[in-house]
Amino acid sequence: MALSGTTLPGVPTSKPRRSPKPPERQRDPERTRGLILDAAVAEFAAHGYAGARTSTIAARAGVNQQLIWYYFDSKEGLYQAISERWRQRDRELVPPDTPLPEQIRRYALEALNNPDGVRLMAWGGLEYTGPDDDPDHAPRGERLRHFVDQVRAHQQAGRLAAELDPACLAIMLVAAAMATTSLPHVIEGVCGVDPRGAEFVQHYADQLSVLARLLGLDAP
Amino acid sequence: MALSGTTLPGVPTSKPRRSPKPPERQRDPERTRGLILDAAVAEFAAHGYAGARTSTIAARAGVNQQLIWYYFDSKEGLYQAISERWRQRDRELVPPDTPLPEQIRRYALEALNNPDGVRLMAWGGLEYTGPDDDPDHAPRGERLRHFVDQVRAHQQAGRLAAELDPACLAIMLVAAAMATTSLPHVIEGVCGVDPRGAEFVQHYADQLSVLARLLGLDAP
DNA sequence: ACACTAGTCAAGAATCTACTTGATAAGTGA
DNA sequence: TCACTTATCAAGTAGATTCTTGACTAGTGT
Repeated sequence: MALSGTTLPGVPTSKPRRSPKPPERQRDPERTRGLILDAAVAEFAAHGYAGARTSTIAARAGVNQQLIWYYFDSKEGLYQAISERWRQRDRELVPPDTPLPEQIRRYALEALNNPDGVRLMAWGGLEYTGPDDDPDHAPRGERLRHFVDQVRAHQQAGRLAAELDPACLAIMLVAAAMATTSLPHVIEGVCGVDPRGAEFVQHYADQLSVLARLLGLDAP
Repeated sequence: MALSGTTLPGVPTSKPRRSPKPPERQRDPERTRGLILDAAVAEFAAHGYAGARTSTIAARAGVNQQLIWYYFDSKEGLYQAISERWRQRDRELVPPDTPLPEQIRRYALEALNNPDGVRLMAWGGLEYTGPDDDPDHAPRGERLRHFVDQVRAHQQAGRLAAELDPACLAIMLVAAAMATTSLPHVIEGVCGVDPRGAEFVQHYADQLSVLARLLGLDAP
C-alpha cells in the first residue's frame, strides 16, 4: 500500500503550490486530542454514529480534518475513543450508598447535567448488535448489577414486594429515568411541554423518586 | 439543471447499449409499492434514518432502485410514507377498555410482535427535533392522552397515590415498556440474557404488569 | 547548530449515496 | 391495432464523505 504516486510516476514537481502563510496553531497534542474528543462527543450525541460527520467534528474542534485520522485512525476509532473516555468519567457519578430514590432521581437529572452522555447511551442501545462490539459492556454491567443488588437487599428486608424481579425493576427504572432524553416526542405529544427543559426534567426526576419510594425502595 | 449531456455535447450515440433480455416482472404497482414500504420499514427500523440506505431497501424489496423515487419522490418521502402507514395500523393495537396492567403488558410484548414498530418509535425519539417535523406527533399525543386519562381516573378513585402525576407515570411506564428494545445493551450487561428473546421479553412484560398492579392501576 | 520526530495542514483520491435520464416493455382505451 | 399512459429497468451524474498523500513546521535531544 505504501507505493508513492498512484497514477503518475515520480515526477519531482517543484511548483510552489502552497499558499504563503499557513498560520499554524501553537502545538499541544494533548489539547488537540481533547478538542477532537469533545467535539466528537457532541456530534455523535447529536446525530448518532451514522449521522455524525467527521468534517463537522473537525470544524467544531477548530482543527484540520486529517488530525482525526492522525490521532484516531478512523471514524470508528474516534467513536471507540469517546466511549473509552466515557467509562472513566462515569465512575464517580453517584455515590453508591445514596438512598435508591435519590439515586434514581439523580439519574433522571443527568438529562440536564450530562445530556450528551445520556444520548450516547440511548444511541448505543439502538445501534447495539451484541456484547462483542460494545466496548462499554462489561463495566456498565458491573455498575448496574450493584444497583440491582441494592434493590434486592430492600426486597430481602421485606420493603419491596416479593413478586418483583429486582433486575427487571432496575431496568424499568433506568429506562424510565432516560425518558426525557429517549422519548421527547412522546412527552411533548402528551404534555405539550419542552421535555428537555429544566422545569420538566426536575419535575419528572422528583416523580421518579416518588415512584421508587412508593415501591418501598427508600431507606429502612 | 436539465441540460442533456454535461461534459460532451449531444453526440447522438446510437450504440445498442442495452443487454438483450431484461426479464421484467409482472406489473403490479400496489404490490411493488408495498414491497418497497415493507423493505423500508425493516431498513429504517434497523439503522435509523441516517443509517438507512435506499439501495438496500430496493434490494430487499427486489425492485429497481429508481422505483423509490417513482413512488415516493425521495428518501424523506419514503420515510413519511412508512410513518403514515404506521399510524393506520396502530389504531387497533390495544382495546382502550383493557385493564391498565394488561395494556402495559401488551405494550411491552410489542417488542416481540412488532419489533420494527417499536424501534421506529425509539429512533424517532433520538432523531426528534420538534413537533413540526414529526408527522406522527398529533395522533400519538392523542392516543397517549387517553392512556393518561385512565391513569388519572384510577387516581381519582383513590387507588393510585395522590402524589403521582398521572402524565409522568404514563411516560415512565411507556419508557419502561420499550426497554427491551431501547436498552438491550443495558439488559444484556446486567442479566446476561438475550434481551430480545421471547423468554425474557415475556418475563419482563409480566413484571411490568405486576408493577402496574402494585401501584394500584388494576381494575376496581 | 542540526538532524530527527511528531504535529499540522491543503489538496485531493476513492468511494458512497441520493437522485436523474432516457429507453423500453406492459397495460389500456378507442 | 395502435396511440398513449404507466411501470420498470440499466446506466449514469452530482455531490457528499471517509480517508490518503505529501509537504511543511514546531519542538526535542544531542
